[in-house]
Amino acid sequence: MTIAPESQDVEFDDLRGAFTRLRELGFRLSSARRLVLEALFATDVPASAEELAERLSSGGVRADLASVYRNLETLERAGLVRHVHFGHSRGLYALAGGREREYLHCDRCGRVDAIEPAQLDEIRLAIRRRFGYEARFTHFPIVGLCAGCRTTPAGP
Amino acid sequence: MTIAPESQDVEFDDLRGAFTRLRELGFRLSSARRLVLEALFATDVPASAEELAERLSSGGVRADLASVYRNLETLERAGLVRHVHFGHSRGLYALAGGREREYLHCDRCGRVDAIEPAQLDEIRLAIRRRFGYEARFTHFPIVGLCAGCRTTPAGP
DNA sequence: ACGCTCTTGCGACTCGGTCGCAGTTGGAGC
DNA sequence: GCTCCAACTGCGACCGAGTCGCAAGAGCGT
Repeated sequence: MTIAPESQDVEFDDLRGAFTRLRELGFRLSSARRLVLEALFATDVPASAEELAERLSSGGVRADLASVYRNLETLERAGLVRHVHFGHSRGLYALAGGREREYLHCDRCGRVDAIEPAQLDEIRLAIRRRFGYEARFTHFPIVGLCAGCRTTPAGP
Repeated sequence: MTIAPESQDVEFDDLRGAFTRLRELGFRLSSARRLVLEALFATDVPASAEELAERLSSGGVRADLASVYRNLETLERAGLVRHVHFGHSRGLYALAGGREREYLHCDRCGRVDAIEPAQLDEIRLAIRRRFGYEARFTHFPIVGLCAGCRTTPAGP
């Protein structure tokens, strides 16, 4: 439940914002909720619900997986969190808002590249012009072969 | 087990090819396997394993879901079948080879557009040039808002 | 400090898909 | 066309990810 001192200021600010947002929508900032948010602030890498639950309970807090899922859903509805799917694996959760990223995923080696949405604007525009779709790769990434795998003989 | 007479010639030809392919890889053309293939030849719309199993058993054949899955996996390994994921829903299976399509999926209204791979070549090239990835949207589609949903007030 | 109501923990459940195993069957070899 | 064995099937148990119902607990407005 203790917050890493060196990042406390930043976290506090962000949590204040999160708190406000939640309250506006009639949600409460329960301690479990706060801890999930803190765990997400602490990393750039999207994490599974289970990893988050473990992170909480290794911090000495009871963390029920069902509650973590419910909280992630609530936070997602509040626009504070979003989740991504890489291939067939379970959903991975990350902070939304400001830090939003789109993803490229190599389905041979598993590599993931997180990119700034702006870098995809040209491609997004081409897709919109040709097919009418406004594409977003935040929730389901662009899937294919990364540069390394493209030029490699074809593994198992 | 009876094949619709009007399509018998076509199916027969295709199944012969499938048979050959399977035998080359040391697989057998069991009757369940043949029936799964026939069910897939009979439609253009990707179908779930469960739908395929129902289609078989409504044709009077015992069709175990586990076996259908195993057969789909085998046929996929033989390059005769592939599967697609639209959003969070279960996998949908279709014939591969020759008929390959890539997909656009609207995650608001659920709309799916199947397109010829060639139509995406320009976009694929742009992605490769910028990010090094050779993108494929056969297994995981391009996700976003279709033209209709883009210009609509934002539903529930 | 109270009390309304949101939230939690727990266990049971669902859904899509897989596995182990004993029994069946395709098809190569004779 | 019979034999035989690996490939295949049906069945039921199982798995992982996620959801639900309910009784107990905890925010937070007053």
